[in-house]
Amino acid sequence: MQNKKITIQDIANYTNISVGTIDRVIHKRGKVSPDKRKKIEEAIDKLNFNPNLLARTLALGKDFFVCVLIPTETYPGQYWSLPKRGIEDAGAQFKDFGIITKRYLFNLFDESSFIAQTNSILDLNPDGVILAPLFTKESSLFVEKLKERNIPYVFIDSNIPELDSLSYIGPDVKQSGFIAARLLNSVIRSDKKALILNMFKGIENSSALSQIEAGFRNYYKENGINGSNIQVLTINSTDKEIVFRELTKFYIKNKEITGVFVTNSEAHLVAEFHTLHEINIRVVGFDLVKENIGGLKLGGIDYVISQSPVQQGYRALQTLFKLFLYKESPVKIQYVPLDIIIKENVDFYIDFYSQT
Amino acid sequence: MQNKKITIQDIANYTNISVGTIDRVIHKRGKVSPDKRKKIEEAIDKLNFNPNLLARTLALGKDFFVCVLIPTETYPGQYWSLPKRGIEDAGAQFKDFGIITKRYLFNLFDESSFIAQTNSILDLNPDGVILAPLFTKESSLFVEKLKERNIPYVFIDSNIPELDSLSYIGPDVKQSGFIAARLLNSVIRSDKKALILNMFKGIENSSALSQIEAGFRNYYKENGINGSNIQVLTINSTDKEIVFRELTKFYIKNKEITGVFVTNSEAHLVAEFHTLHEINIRVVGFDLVKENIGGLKLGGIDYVISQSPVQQGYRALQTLFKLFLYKESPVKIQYVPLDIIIKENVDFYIDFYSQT
DNA sequence: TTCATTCGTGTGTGCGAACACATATTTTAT
DNA sequence: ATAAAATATGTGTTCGCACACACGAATGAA
Repeated sequence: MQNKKITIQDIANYTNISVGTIDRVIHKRGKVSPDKRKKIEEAIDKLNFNPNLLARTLALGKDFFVCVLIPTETYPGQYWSLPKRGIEDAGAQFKDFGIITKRYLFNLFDESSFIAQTNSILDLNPDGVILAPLFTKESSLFVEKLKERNIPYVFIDSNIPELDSLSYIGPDVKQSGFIAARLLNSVIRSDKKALILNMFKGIENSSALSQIEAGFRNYYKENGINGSNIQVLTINSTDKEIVFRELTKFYIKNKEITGVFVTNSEAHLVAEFHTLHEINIRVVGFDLVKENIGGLKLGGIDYVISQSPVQQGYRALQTLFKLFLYKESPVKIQYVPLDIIIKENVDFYIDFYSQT
Repeated sequence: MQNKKITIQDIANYTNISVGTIDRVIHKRGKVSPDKRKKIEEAIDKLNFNPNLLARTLALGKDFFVCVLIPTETYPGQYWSLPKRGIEDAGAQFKDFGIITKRYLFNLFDESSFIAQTNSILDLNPDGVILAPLFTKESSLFVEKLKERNIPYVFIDSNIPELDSLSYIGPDVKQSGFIAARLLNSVIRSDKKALILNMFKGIENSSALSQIEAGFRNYYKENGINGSNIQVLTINSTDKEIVFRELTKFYIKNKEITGVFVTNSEAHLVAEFHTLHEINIRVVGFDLVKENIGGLKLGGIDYVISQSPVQQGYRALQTLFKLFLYKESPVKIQYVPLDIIIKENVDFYIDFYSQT
């Protein structure tokens, strides 16, 4: 493995060219004669020189401000505490390198809070932004201004391809629907009825939902299962009482449902409903939130699909870090693993990522 | 947010004492008069001074040698390339901090190669060791010497609790068997016969195998399934021809098998056998090696359980890094996630961890 | 009292890279 | 041909810290 560390001085000695000139080719700063440039580039390549990040950071003395725009967690153990943790982990690791992060939280059900925060961010004029572009129109406006100022931004959790972020780090939502269908069909007979249950209040970006549903249906198509076995119910709330009422209503009319796919992180609500009424319907849901962990353990939820939330946050900040300090451009799309969580492996996911 | 970073010089200005003396109290080096010491300590406290880790590392110029003792990749397939990658990733990230890693590869089927490498490592007298303690007795001897010299060592992949490593980073093997049973029973009827298939040549640590089997049986017990549905076959080779022959022999005598759990990373062999002979038997196996990925995609393997191999390597080196530079002691056991891999999510695992 | 220790303290150099500035070399204009 | 402009390259300082070294003052032994 790599033993000696090569420094600029080593390159200078090797090529008989001063460190200043070498610095110029590294940073593409100033003019350098073609032959020297070539010689230097070859030497860098041959000796496998990589600038010492510590020295670079120290000499630069520059701070990089990164603003993080994500939803508030209405209560702890909520979904968004996980990407947040990933960002914090990365932040701790990179803080000596001058990376300073600042969180801007918005209300998931209130675009105006989102807009307000984007304005605060623009006031600070940071070096980079991490955001969950959950409001399409507002995100578009925001991003436009970032672009004007040449501020790089990465999307997490959900993507808007047209907005051309530096990178998207999050799930392949369509595939997540596909997997949900596969998992659900492994616990119900595929000639039985399945329910896709959407719950939301306010105006979340519904394109994700339709993508998920498309993926789900796709599984049926590809496996020659009758798509009319799929029913869809949309409840305009996540309030327990309302959800229970709507579910009751629905189940009375549709007694033949044997499995439910809950398209948000509230699968535990459905599980609770089933348990309460001693209904034997299988459940597949999303996200490793506290209540779903409970649901898995109690058996009311069969599968949870988790989209590597902690890594999303970590990777997002890491992506900016690499851009700032190495000028390394990331790939445009970084799909995260879609973890299949069951009662038997859930603890490992919790524990492993909570030890920093 | 923290505004200004306080430096030693700031303390010097504030107290009207030279940086040399301040350095002395920070490092408890040399003599300092009580009144100055007090003044300095107060200033450090008041201004909340924290030494800049980058500058410190740079100035110290100290290297930390870490030896990595893992099997060569010749067999089983590519598995060990994954932990290796994790270590390399971490190595790249920490190299500027003076972490220097060196690999020592041993032959999985030859203890003497293991012993030889442990001797080389002892010759180098490193600051830390990462090892896969696959040979119990030899590892014990090695570790004893490390202990004498106060060299910290972390285990990956497989644990020997008695040997009291700094930390173990790897799977909960028993639980992995349990999960395998659950997954297999989700694709076969649990009143049907299942086969646990062990394959190995040479002297791998068989305690892992028996743990896995115990976990598998445990699932049956806990779920009230008749344990006599489980059969066990052990083949003393991973050679395709021999495996095929033994499988043929076994299947002829045991026609009622509907599912196989392969306890090493050679599930693809079994899948291939089934395909070749057009046998409809479901397969669950371990490890995301190339051939198993193929097996998943072709459908011959239903589930693969992957034990976060890349993270194992990464976390192992990270653990030593934190010990060296922050004097931070890790938790004794760091179980990694047991990922459930299916055809539909396999690509995400491959891609996400190959982009460094 | 004198010289040698010991103690207490300040100064200077180096770690590797970035950047400003100074200097050398070539090109262009007159 | 020569000055001016443009280009190419080298030098020196800085970042924050660790550590070696220098040097004066206090202490002790003779």
